[in-house]
Amino acid sequence: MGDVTFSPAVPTLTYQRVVEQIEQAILSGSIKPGQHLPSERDLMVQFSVSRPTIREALRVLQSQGLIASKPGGRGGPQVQALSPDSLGRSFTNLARIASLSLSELVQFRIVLESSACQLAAALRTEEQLEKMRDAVVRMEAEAAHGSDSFNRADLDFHAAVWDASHNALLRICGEAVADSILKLMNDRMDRSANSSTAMRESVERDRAILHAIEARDAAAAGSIARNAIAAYFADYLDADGTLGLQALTGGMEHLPRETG
Amino acid sequence: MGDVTFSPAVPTLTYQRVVEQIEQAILSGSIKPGQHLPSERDLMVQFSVSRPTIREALRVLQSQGLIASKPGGRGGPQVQALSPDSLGRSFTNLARIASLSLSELVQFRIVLESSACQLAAALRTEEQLEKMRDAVVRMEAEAAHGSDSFNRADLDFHAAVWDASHNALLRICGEAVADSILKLMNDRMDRSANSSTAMRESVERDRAILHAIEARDAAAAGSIARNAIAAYFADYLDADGTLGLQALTGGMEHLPRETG
DNA sequence: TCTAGTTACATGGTCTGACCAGTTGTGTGA
DNA sequence: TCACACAACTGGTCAGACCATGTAACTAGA
Repeated sequence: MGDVTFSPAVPTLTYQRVVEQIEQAILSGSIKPGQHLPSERDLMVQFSVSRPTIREALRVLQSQGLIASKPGGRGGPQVQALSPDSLGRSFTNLARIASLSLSELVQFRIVLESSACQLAAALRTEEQLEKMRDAVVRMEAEAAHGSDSFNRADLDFHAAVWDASHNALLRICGEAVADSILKLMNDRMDRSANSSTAMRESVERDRAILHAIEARDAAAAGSIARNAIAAYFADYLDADGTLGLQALTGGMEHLPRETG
Repeated sequence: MGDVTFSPAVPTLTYQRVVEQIEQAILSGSIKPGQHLPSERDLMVQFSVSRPTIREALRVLQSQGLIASKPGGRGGPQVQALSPDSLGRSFTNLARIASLSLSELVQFRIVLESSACQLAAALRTEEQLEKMRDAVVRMEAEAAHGSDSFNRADLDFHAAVWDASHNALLRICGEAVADSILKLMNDRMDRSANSSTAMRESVERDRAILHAIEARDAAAAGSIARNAIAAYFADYLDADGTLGLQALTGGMEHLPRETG
């Protein structure tokens, strides 16, 4: 017998073919972010299908974050710039539907964020370092004022660290999972208010990470971030989480070994 | 002035409201995977909207992997069991549209997979260990035969490791990014054939990881996995990738320091 | 009685045509 | 020159219809 294999002859849905063609055009770079696709009425003649079919295809692409539509004169479907939104939604959906434990999410975040700190220690530029310093200073200054501007400074610091890791994927996933954790905690209604002591601890933690990154001490940066997140979310880590935490450390330093 | 704040009165799209309600019902667990939603014609009276609107909403949910529709008598929209497909698609889309370098993907995979090995070393059960042993034995046996069954055994080994890490999110993301890397390599047409030497190296690597996990030596397991992946994809790692690799190691062992 | 074939119905997939509500560009008025 | 109104788009929604398909019930034959 020959080597030919047949692929299943699945009846291919019309709207799906439209999705594939447009997807291909976007992903291959034929149409760049910001550019407009033809209007629905134009697409419907180009594809020789009806408008509902076109619209269903556009909805799919839209839910994947590839395009967005605006009405009006110069409106129409527009290719979107990259946005990690759909990845974030996927994470959150996964977390909820797969009943991922909050512990798993926190553990995952520990892995990502400590890795980012390690990478940042090795790859940071002076400019990125400056941004971190600036953010830490602002955190100290704002700690007395509202939690709003304080949080913004905190986020800026983290953004600078992600930036310095020189790995966009790490950053996107890290932010998505952090977002997901926040959402799930909100669902549980146990939003921890930003007490002034919590703010002080945050500043301390970030400053320690900053110093480690400044000193290019990857091991320390990773370890500090790991322990800081673990401590912050200690209430949400289950037995596997705390146990696994010890495994994730290089194997040496200041790790509370509360699990007997 | 009071503390009241107003949220922007964005015109809320009809189909979006339908999506939200159904999404809520699924994510909250009111409708469990496998159960059927009402038919499109039923939904259209329940929501008091037209059928195209219902269909657009269902398309969105479908593209998120939450539901699937089948025609026929007992067909209709059915809530899907969890599948990491949409996450995988998001990864691949992200990688292509954000022009993530293959280097970043590989680095990300190194982070995830080595962490999984570390966790597995700490949390593995005897049963999971047995699966790994079995997979390694099968890899040795199949190495002479086709690459097909060999690859399957290899995948089984990895699956066992992910399993032993006791973190489903880690597993899902790891597999998604591995998949993404394969797709992108295919795009570049440089699919590396499974030479017999490559197979032997894979067996060696997996056996080394297995032994480390057996010995509950988390540091070694992580380090071996890290270096193995780095070596395998060495051609795809750029300067940042190789440099960052050193930072990711605990800081001690057998790491080729080729970057001056 | 049991099985095989047929029929009927409900389902999703698609199409046609229409109307509404915004946005934008343009032209006309002051 | 500027402000306003109008016309021409856009997407969003609706109504009703037809088709192909898959399930289930029913019926005719064994």
